[in-house]
Amino acid sequence: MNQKRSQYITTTLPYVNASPHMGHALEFVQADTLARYRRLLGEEVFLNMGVDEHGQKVSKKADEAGVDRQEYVDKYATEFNKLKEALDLSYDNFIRTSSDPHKVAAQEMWRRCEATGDIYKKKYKGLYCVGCEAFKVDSDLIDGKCPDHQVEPEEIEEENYFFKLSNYQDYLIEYLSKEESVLPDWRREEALKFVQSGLDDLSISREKSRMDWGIDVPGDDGHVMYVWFDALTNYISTLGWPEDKTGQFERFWVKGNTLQLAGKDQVRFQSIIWQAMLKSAGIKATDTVFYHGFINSGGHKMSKSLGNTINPYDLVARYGTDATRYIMLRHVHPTDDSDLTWEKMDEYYTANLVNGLGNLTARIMKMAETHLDGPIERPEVSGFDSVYTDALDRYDFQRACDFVWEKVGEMDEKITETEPFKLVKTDRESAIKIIKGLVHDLYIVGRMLNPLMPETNKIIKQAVLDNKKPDNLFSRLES
RNA sequence: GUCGACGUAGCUCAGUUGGUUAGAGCGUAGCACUCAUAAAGCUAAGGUCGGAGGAUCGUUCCCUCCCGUCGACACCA
Repeated sequence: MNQKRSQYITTTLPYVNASPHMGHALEFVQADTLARYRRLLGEEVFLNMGVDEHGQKVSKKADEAGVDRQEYVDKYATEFNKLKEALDLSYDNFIRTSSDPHKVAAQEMWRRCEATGDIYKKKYKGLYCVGCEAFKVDSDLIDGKCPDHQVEPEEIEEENYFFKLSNYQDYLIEYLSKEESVLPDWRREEALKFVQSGLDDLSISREKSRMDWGIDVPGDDGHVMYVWFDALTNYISTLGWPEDKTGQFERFWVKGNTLQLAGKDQVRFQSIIWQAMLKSAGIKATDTVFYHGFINSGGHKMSKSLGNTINPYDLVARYGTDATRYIMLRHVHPTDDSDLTWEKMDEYYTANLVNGLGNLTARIMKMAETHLDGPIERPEVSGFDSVYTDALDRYDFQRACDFVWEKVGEMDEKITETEPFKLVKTDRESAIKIIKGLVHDLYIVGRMLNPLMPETNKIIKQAVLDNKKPDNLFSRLES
């Protein structure tokens, strides 16, 4: 029996205390592209996205706004879910940490680690800022004061549960020594160095008297889980773990290849804490965590005070869904920080999409519609150029796009060189042959766009099959 | 502070296991064409490869120092 390879892909759950930003959009588009690519290769794929909804910041904001916490997170979940349409995301499940099945899973995760002997209770002394209603660490403070409230936090003591992260130093060194465990490689080396320098145990609960918007600690209704057990467990709860009625956990997590995408600030959480939790619970480690960079604008971090924020919905409104995906994939570095401004994005859009791909499609299909008797035979193609697949296998979205646009350039050159629109008047047969070749090549280009720009992929392939020039793929920007 | 990475055309970047004229895309200028979304094609201008020293027959690519930018150094989702 020929078993299909199973590929699990997940993004990191955004915390719902703010609207979706470019970093989320980048991660979602990367994940979706990889999922579509794997499906295209005939693999069975599960793509997970969702939202992290518990914790201090959310409960505080909801309380301040005077709304019910669940209502508050419902609103944000809806907003994040809207990205599905805006960015044409093909996820298989949208997991919410406030959902009942997820809560059950988080509690089971806790019980498993407890059974292993990795969870214990200990008095925790911490600096507590009353204004923030939160514990602070030294690095949060400026001159010993809370920067937000200008007061010195008081030292208070509460009992917390702890996770024996320190038990997993050797294991994590072994895990992080595997080449594919963390990408890019230099982040893996940083993580390795960090683990080698020693690990402290981790506070994993909060007393309900201070914070109760979370999942109950099993067997102790005085505490809720802190973010680790709550949020990280989503990666498997989304697959139906622990009951696994559908067998998806077994198929995708246990037997499949697992890939997580995350921002560069997530290394400690995804590649260290989460991996130790999995080990403690007796569950397979994540095969690969891929970390992307951040997007800046005009040389600065995006911030409201600088007025340089760009949000994903604005991009979609100006350029459309596929063009937004294109910008994310080709003009944002897969792993390093990148800089985007409206000026640059307008340039990318006009040069490569309007004048490039869009115009090429128009000129070829116009000739085909005018001069061919009917559609060309559906191209018999199997497989992809290795430059393209190698690039996507390496998560090098830029290189994959470069390859497609090299083809676009070659076709434009070929039209100028062979002039089929002129040749058709003197040597119709040769001209038709050239046009058919161009239409065929256009189909190949369209096919490669499948994971990158799914809608454009469909339009181009359909135009070829109908032998009909489609409406302009990308409309010119009003200037 | 410690450790690490990076600094190449106006912009974004690629590259060289050291060897005659350093590459791409975009942008700019000129030429020319008309199938196409006043698009595409051709040509050109533009770089002391961050700075200074060193090793070498010779380096943008090796070594040292300096300047600049960035990242890691745990409870930031």
